Formats: sequence, C-alpha cells, structure tokens
Amino acid sequence: MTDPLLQDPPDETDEAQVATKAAVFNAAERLFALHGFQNVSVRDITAEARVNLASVNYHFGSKDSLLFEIFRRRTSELNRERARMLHEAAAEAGGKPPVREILKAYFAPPLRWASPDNDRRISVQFIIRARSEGTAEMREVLRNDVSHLARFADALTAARPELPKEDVYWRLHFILGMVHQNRFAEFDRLHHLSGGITREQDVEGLLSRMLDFAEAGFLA
Amino acid sequence: MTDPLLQDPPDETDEAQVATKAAVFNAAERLFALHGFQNVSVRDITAEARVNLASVNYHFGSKDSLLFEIFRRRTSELNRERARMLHEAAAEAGGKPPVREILKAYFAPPLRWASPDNDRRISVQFIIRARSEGTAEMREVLRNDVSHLARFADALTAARPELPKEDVYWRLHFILGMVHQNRFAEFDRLHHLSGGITREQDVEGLLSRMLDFAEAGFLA
DNA sequence: CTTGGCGTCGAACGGTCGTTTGAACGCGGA
DNA sequence: TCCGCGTTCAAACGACCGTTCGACGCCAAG
Repeated sequence: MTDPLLQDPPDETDEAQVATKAAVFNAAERLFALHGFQNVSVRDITAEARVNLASVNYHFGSKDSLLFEIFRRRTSELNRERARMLHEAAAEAGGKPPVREILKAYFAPPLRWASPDNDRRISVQFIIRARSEGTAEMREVLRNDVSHLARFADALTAARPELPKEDVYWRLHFILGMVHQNRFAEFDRLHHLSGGITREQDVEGLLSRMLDFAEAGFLA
Repeated sequence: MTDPLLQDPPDETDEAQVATKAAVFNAAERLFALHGFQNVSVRDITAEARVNLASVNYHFGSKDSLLFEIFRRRTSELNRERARMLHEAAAEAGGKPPVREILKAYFAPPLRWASPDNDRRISVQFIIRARSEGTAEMREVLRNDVSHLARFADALTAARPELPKEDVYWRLHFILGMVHQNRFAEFDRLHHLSGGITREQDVEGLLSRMLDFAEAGFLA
C-alpha cells in the first residue's frame, strides 16, 4: 500500500522561521475567501497581516503565485482527507465499500471543515471561490486532477457492477455538482423560501440529508 | 389567470431607435459571459461594439448598471419561460403535474438555451457567471426572488403531500444546485475522467439523465 | 435661418492597482 | 568589530481603470 495520496507531503515551506510569510498566507486566504480574489488588493492583504506592502512579491513572487500556492495546498489537504476516508471505508468493508460510504468519503471532509466551530471553515470557502473565480491555471489543475476522482469512480463501479460505466460517470458528475455548489449564500435563499422551516442543521444532519439524496439519485 | 410572471413585460427600451445602446448591451453580455465581469473593461466593451468609450456611461449610467440591466432582463426571461412550462404542465395534468414534469419545467429552459445552435447560449453563460461573480446587489435579487421558486415548491408539495415540507425544501435546494453548477467547463473534467466514454450528448438526452437523477433523489 | 436638445466624439482626470527600487535593518559568523 | 546576507521598509513607477468634460454634428421645431 504505497499510495501517494495517503502520505503526508514534506513541509514545503518552513513557516516557523518566516512568520511574515505565514501571516501573508493566512491573511490572503481569509480575505480571498470572504471578498473574492479580484476584490482584494495586495495592500489589503499586507494591511490585514500587518506587514510591509512588498512582502507579497518578496515571499511569493506575485499576487497570482500567492493565490495559486494557497489553492494548491488546500486542495491537496482536502483530497488527501477524502482519500483517507475512502481508504478506511474500504478497509472496514473488506475491499468493497457500499455506495453510501463512498459518497460519504467525498462529502464529509468539506462539510465538516465548514462547520462553524472549525478553523478550516475559511479554507473551504476559499476553495469554493477558487473553483469559480480562479485563474485559468487553477481551473486547469482542477480539470486535470482526475487521479483522486478516479478512485471514487472505480469504487462506485465496484459497488454497482451492473450499472453501465457511462451512467456511473454521469451520476458521479451530478453528485460532484451537489457538493461543489454548496456556497453558504445559497442557504439564505433556502431559509427565506421555506419561511424558516428549514432550521439551522448540525453538520451530520446536513450530511445525512445530502447522502439520502445523492444515494437515491445514483441508484435511480 | 392574471399571473404577472406569465405576461410579457412592455419593452423597456426602444432599441430600434438607439442602435448604439443595443450594440453595447450585446457586446457586454458576450464579453462578460466569456471572460467574467471583472476581466472586461468598459474599453473592451466599446471596442467590441465599435462605439465610443463614453457610450456605456451615457446610455447605462455606469458599468455596474449595465451589468445589472443585462442580468435583470435575462433572468426575467428565463424565469418567465420556466413559469410558462410549469403552467402548461399543470394544464395538461389537470392541476397536479407529476414530479418529473415539475422538475423538467425548471431544468429544460436553461439547458435548451445552452444548446450549441441556440443563440441564447451566451445568455445562459452570462447568468451562470452572474450567479457567482455578480455584485452584492445582484446576488440579493437572486436570494429575494423567491416568488418564482415558491411555485415550484408548492407544486412539489402538492405532488407528494405525504413528504414533510422540510424535506421538500431541502431536496429542492439540492436540485437547484444541480442545475446551477452546470458550468460548461465541468463537462471537460467529466469527459477527461471517463476517458471519453461519456460522449457528447444531445440536449434532450442530458435533460433525461438529469431528470432521472433528480427525480430519484427527490423521492428518496 | 435660428435654436435647442440629443447622441457622439476625442481627450483628459483622479484614483487604484501590482510591482519594483534602493536604502536601512538585524543578526550570526569571521 | 566588521562583513555579508536575508529580510523589511518607505516611496515611487507605470499601467490601467471607470468616469467626466466640453466641443461638435445633426435634425426637427419655432
């Protein structure tokens, strides 16, 4: 079991020695997640991080490179967590995890990170923003980073071998859309529409609802 | 039946007499849809439309107002088409259309507009972009424009009265996500992932696949 | 023919942006 | 004590942005 996605990568930057770089990184992630990439200037970032204006270009080369580095690290962490959960589900089920567990491995990490008390909440918002507002370079990474998706496609195929592969891929496509569109702003509309019936849910309750829907859709 | 959403609104601007305004409108919609709002300057628009730089501010007041006017007209047209299809489905079914027909009334208009030979393809791309990159003002309109969504929620409740209203709203929420995330860029990833198994589909085939998934999810 | 309003035009304004510059600083090693 | 290097600093550069301005042509009404 020498799975590259399951191993922690070596620390790429030694932030303990460069507090400024870490401060810029965190401030940039926070501001990008809250206001969008184009609406945050280098001056905003350095002001939030309480560092000099030139720090961004000194430590990261350019504003674009800074964004890309945040994006690369966060998506890598997220996909590694998903791979870990899928791996565990396979171990528990003796090789062939059920559909619901496969989907859970994909849904749960970003949902749990996004829970109000989790400090990774900002990272999830950042990734969601990057998906729609990101550079062409970043979107290309997302499109080509198919290796970790292939695991889920394979697992789903194994769980329902009678389903044509074409259907597996299309329904996986729809499922990906469900989780990727989960911008927090959309919940406001839901609550507004229902007149308050849909009360704030805990993460596990929301996860359960999503899994009910996605599982039924996949097995249609 | 005096339904305001079913009536065509009067022409708000007499474009026949002001060719410049129409040229700016169309050029802006095209460029915004292709490159995003923030990446298109007023100079780009006026160059594409072959009009003077000051035309945007003269005819629309500001760049923001121009975007907002395009957005308001296109979403209005789209929602009117959806309301029309829901109305027809209700008429055919004698008041209570089945779940699949309700969902079809929501899915079909943007999908058909987005087909390669349809000249409204650009408008759909524009709306999709506006949903994620739009001004706070525009996102507020989307969030508060719940009246047309309430029709679909009511129709779904009537089609499945045994389902708790809370579930209706949550599942409608997931269904909305399915169609809203349908950026065209995502299809590339699907085709890449499947190794080409998922061949290009005609619009009706894709619509049918989406309805299979959404219907099963809703009835879970 | 004159007048006035409307649309268009080239030009410019004020501001913000990402990035660069060169000097100053702090600190471990010669 | 002095040097060298990595880092931080204030300041400025050049480009691009949305918007505004005043002049001009045009055509219909007086």
